[in-house]
Amino acid sequence: MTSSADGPAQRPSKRERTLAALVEAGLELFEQQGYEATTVAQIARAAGVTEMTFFRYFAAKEHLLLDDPYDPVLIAAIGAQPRSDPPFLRAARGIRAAWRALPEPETPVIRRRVRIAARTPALRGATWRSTGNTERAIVEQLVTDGAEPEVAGVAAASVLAALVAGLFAWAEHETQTLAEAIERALDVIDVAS
Amino acid sequence: MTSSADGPAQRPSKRERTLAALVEAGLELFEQQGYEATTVAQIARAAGVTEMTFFRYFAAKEHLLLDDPYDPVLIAAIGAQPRSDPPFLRAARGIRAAWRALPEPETPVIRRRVRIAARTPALRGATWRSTGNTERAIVEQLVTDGAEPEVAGVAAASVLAALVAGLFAWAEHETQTLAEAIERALDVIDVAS
DNA sequence: TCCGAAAATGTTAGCTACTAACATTATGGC
DNA sequence: GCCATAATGTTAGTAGCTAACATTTTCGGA
Repeated sequence: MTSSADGPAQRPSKRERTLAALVEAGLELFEQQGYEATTVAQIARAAGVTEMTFFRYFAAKEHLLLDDPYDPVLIAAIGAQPRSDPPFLRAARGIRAAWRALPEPETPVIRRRVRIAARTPALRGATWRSTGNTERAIVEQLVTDGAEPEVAGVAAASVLAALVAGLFAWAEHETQTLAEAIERALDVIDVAS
Repeated sequence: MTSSADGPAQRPSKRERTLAALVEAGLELFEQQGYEATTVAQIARAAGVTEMTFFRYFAAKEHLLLDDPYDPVLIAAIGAQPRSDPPFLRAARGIRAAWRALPEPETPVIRRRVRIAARTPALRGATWRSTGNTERAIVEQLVTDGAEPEVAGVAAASVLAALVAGLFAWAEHETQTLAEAIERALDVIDVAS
């Protein structure tokens, strides 16, 4: 019965199905009752699975909302900025350039996630912490290009904070595209343009 | 025996003594074994008190390290900036002005706390979240002065991130004063000076 | 000096996030 | 259909944190 002409694409594996079920159940419940009021056990049950399984897919409750696959593109773009600019401007303009070159992602799910994060105080902090890898990568790139470590640290933290703030603002404005929101956020801090 | 000429200053109340014991025990243990490896029960026991009592003094474990009494001075200084400048510069320069006017605080304890926070990944996020009140206040001030809310949000987040990054850098450099570190951090982002 | 209200602390019990060790079931290639 | 292995379940436990109630300590006034 698993003949070749059955379906066009491969049926998703069990792992993929469970993952999708957990994400969907989590977003639903977070939106309905709020992040803190929602229990991992509830999410698991709604996805037809046990609490233990949830933690096999996400190391922590908040990980259901946070992941960012953009790091490599960002740091490449920052490295491409002219070294005559100060580190802060290189970081800001590198991120801007990277985002211009990216296609608009499937925003609906992303917007749901960012909106929940933006509205949950505990998660705003978690969001910033989750940018830790990106921050380290940016610092490394800036230092490689000759910046002092402390200066690079300040520049990276500051630019990333602006980016996150722009994301939060975008999540609440249905009319804006992600690219527009990022541009606006970077305009705010890139005052010497 | 409780005659008036006993001691020069009032003996600290029991509440003050317990608080001091908890803070000292917490810093000691965090420095020795790290933040995550230290248990609230351990801190309480070292301070001669119960776990429950700890939570009567601090709403959460991380609160032993985080508190910032500087908000009012900051927002007043931001409000005093010329409105002809864009919001981002008003925020950055307001903070700079405020810090110039402040006396150097008793740095030893502060430095210990910041250093622990800077070295514990989980606490870097918590530090940023703990700036939430300050951020709201700055946004409010900027909006009052005519900035759009989204612009104000980006400016506040970005400037505060720079400030925190400067604090973290300062905690690791014994030779620097707090004021110098703040100045340096703000120099990084205030590129149009 | 004694006393009583209020502050400070203790006790117990419980919830939720998260981890570890081990047992069980389902999947999918051969 | 068989079997290695992936996926999931079970059980038990730790740590942060909360709530309800009991007990002790402090401290100002009669």
